[in-house]
Amino acid sequence: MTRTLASELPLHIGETITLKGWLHKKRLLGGLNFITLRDRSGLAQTLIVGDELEKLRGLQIGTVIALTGSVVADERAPGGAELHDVQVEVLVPVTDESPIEIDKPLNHESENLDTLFDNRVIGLRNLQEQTIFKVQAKVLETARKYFIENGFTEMNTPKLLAEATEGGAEVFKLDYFGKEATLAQSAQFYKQMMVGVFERVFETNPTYRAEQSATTRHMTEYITIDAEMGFIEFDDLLTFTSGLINAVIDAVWESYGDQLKKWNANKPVLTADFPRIPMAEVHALYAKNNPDDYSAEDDLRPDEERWISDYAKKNLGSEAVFVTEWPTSSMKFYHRKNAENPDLADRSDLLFRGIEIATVPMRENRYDVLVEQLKTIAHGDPEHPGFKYYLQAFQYGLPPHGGFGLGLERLTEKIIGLNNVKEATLFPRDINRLGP
RNA sequence: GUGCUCGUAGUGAAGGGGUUAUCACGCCUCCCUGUCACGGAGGAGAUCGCCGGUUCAAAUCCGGUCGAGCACGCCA
Repeated sequence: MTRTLASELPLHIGETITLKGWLHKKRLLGGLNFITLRDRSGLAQTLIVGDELEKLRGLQIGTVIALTGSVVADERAPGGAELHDVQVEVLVPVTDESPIEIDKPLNHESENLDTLFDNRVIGLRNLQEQTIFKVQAKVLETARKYFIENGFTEMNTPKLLAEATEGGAEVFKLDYFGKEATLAQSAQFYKQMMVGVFERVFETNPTYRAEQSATTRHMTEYITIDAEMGFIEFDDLLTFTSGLINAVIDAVWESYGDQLKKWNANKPVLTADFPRIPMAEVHALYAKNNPDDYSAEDDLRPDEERWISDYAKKNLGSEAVFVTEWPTSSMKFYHRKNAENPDLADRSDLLFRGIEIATVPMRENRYDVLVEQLKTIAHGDPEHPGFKYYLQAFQYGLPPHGGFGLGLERLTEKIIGLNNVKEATLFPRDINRLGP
């Protein structure tokens, strides 16, 4: 007999069908016994009596079963339909007790995340937990659609590199047949090079950072939605990025609005084009309303990021905000200085619900200027193999371009309202965790 | 990396010098025909992270060690 999915029960009233899935919950009332089956579509309630129930004696949650019976409409059943006169077939018996309970809300207190991650494969069988990664998949699906509709080509760039050249973050080093290789800390150089080929490119791949960061927002491996587009200027780039986030949020709430309610997640309030606040103004606003003043710093403090996000939500009607006009003192060699004010770079950070989810800068596309910045800012050698092929793209024609790297897990975390980026990661990697 | 906090049945917690180490969920047995965090009765399950010290006596106090969490630092 062909298989019917749990969610399809109401479509088969009066028919005899077979469900296949996992034993999710037993509720034994004596003469009346409810067995809940879980499959990829959700849960189905079934009524089992007598010898058929005995087949499940001693078997634990997770047992793989096939249940054949007749579908009966009953408004007392979740979803309005349930399976009666059920015959049980045990496909894979499970006798070991589950290390954590999966039919109740899981404990997401920060002290208990370790248990959650150690038992990830079991815990994710909880439907509410699955929502996190259903949402994440929808974010990727929507972003991909948005890119393709806007003329982007999807690409995949290497994560095994000869050596670190970009500077900044610490990189992982590994043995590569006797030579030293590194893991890519970003797709930065490759996506810029590919602007010269496809004009608009994106990828959604892992990136690696060997930083000793023990925070709620850092991991050693994470996914970036990386995009780069040619023939664009700064304002249009920020508008494009605003459109992407809006499209993602709309799609997620359309598909998973009901499930997100169980997480007490509210749909973010966003403007079509996110507000932009210069960094100096962020520092000034923060200093005016808080005891501390960080105006002398060329970056934002985590507390400033939280505060200005809150400010933008209350005063500017948007839970996403761009912080613009970054001082050149902290710029990368491939960033572009502002044409009118050489002390500022054409760069912004996108803050969403208190955290930086993306860096959105323009790149320096003039070959001569780039080579000069490489020498003075990064102290790099243009003839070095790590820069040579990168510079080649500019030498043979690269238009003005800009793009962004957007942290997929951070975005997912803030959509759902989690408190730690690792909760939005299937199998998180940090300075202490390499498994499962 | 620095600082602070925390490690007690499978899970989550209480207990802070002498207890048979407490509770909830889960698990096992029994009762229960509309449960949906079902309900009721009973039961099993813990060398209190590890090593050492203090003490007549340590889960409890002290030192070390390992592990975890948070904040900060670092961070396209």
